[in-house]
Amino acid sequence: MSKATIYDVAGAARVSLATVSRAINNPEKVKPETRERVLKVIGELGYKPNAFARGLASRKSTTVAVVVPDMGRASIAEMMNGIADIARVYKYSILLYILESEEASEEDILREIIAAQVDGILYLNDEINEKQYDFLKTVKNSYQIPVVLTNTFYPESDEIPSVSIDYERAGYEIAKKLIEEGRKNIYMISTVRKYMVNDLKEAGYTRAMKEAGFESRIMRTSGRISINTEHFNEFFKDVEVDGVIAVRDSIAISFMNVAFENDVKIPENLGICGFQNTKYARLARPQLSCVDVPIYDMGAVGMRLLTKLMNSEVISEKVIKLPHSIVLRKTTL
Amino acid sequence: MSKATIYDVAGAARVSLATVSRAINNPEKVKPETRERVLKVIGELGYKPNAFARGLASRKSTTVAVVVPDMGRASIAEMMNGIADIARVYKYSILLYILESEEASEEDILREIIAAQVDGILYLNDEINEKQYDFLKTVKNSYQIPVVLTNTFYPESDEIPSVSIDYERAGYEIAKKLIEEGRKNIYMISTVRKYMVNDLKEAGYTRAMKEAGFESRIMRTSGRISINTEHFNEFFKDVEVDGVIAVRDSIAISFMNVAFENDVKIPENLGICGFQNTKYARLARPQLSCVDVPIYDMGAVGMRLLTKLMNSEVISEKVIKLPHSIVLRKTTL
DNA sequence: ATTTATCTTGAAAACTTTTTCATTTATGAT
DNA sequence: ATCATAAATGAAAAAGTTTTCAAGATAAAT
Repeated sequence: MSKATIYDVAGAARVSLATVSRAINNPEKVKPETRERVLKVIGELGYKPNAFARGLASRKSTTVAVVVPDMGRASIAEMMNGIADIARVYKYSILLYILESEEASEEDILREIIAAQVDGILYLNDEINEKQYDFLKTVKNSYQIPVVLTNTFYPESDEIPSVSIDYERAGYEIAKKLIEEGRKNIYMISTVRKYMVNDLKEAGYTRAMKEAGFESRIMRTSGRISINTEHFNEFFKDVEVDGVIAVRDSIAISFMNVAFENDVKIPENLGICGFQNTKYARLARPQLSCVDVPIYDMGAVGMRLLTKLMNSEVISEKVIKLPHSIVLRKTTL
Repeated sequence: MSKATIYDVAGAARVSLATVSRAINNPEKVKPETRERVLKVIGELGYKPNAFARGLASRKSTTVAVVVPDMGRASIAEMMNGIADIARVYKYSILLYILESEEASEEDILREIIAAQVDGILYLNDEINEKQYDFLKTVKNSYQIPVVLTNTFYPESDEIPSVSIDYERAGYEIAKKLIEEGRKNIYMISTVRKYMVNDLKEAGYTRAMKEAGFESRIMRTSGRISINTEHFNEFFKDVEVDGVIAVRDSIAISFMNVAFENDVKIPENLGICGFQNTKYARLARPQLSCVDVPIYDMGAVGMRLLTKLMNSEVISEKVIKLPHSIVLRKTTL
């Protein structure tokens, strides 16, 4: 059961290498009768073309690089599922690159990706800065490797296609919902670290508040639960608040837990909303209202877009916004 | 800035291809002076060896396949971080395969992996059956590709090395803890679907219960939150219970939520424990006691073990058990 | 100074495909 | 039947490395 090569297949099927190759890759170019014979031998021998030889000869890898900041984030992991499913139907393999490690610079990693001869790059990162964006552009232009951004986009530029949702509008809508419940002192809890998508959520929230004639107040917190708890506790001492929109579900829940410690009634006296609709949201008590972000779909659509690009198909939209929705549960009226 | 080949480097450095190759892969075999010159040119040209040509010629890929059932599970995603970090230090790339899709059988996927010429396979799956195990053995033996199992192991066999924790003992210890609190009617909530690791947790729990002279009772539930809720509600009507150990944190929290609906006091009248110590555990109110499983480390150690195997190093232990601990929070006394 | 051993290097083969180009075979039109 | 065209096939080149083998250069030993 050692590895059979194309020579073995050609020999057994009494045809040339070229014909075997064609039977696999351009079936229509070989006589049905011959093709069948070849395919039969392939089956018997359990032959699978050597991916390296194939890649070398064809200068295509049928491999895409997926680069992510940190697998630990629930949203990223779930996106991977969507990506993998679509990759499979289009027969692409996934080479995974996790940034974050101190061992290598992002630039090093991109070099590595280029050396790997991938056909395309899927970049999942909600935080993207100018340097990164420029580098991605270089990759795209100098090496002619298609790149697509998923769950983020770079403002004022559609040079690199992206798929995400309209976070600004989502922020607006969820704030609007809280306002319509008659709440006036609504805060947004965002992160200290700058994320593109969080900026958008903030912008939407701010727009809704302004429209209603309220002041917009943004509180910035770290992601760490322990620190948050302390932070939120002080907040309750100082501040009048009847609505909170957190930039992530987990932050919303952290906040809610502190609210309970401070004996505030949810949703009567405090409405809370999150972002993403992760499993956390349904596991919370009471269950969290939030904007639902189609994470799996985002991965799938991103990957699909990439396959089109790799196939040089013309694409109509370079920045795709997937529809989101607001799911109302028990932390709002 | 198009791709430079080894020819370009050889030309510019006025040496042969062989010398360039050696300068990269066997630096000690080339005169320091020459090596330096070659490396300098490599730097200038931004040369990176073509991974395909390299793989084809050397019959090594410096790539490992990691196969996972579903990225959505928090434990798996976190393991990936550990794997990626170690892979990077040993310069391996990660080819990711997600099972689960209906598109392809597991066997197809393994064939695909073989065609990809990976140097090793990391199999992350808490559920492994005989067929899968046999297939993995075939891969290992017929193709001489090292395989390591992570977060699972196959009983009574060390043919395929594995790293996990001693789930039996963990189950025993956590049950013991509840027993020592004076609880008598302790249930384990496990899954309907059979997972190897859950069997072990059950075994440990059962041992502790027997030792204390109590009856062990195992309740099986699906993973789905909505179904669980209903299921748990009925449970409360029928049954006397003062302790619960769930096989996953998320299940523990689901259960706790239903307990609150039924006005039971936690931890006074009901102690609850989970498994894994995911982010969920700290986000729960009250925070969940559970056994802490070193997920990241498991990935890292698994990958490290695989690198040793790929390098034909002798390894002392074929089944590695990482230490776990019990973290006591607010759902126990 | 000569021989032997050790370093250092280069030429060429090998790795396994895909693809181009030429040739043969079959098909259709006259 | 004959010619033109299309379809099917094979031979050989090409892809970019690593590796083997042999040769040349240097160092060590006599």
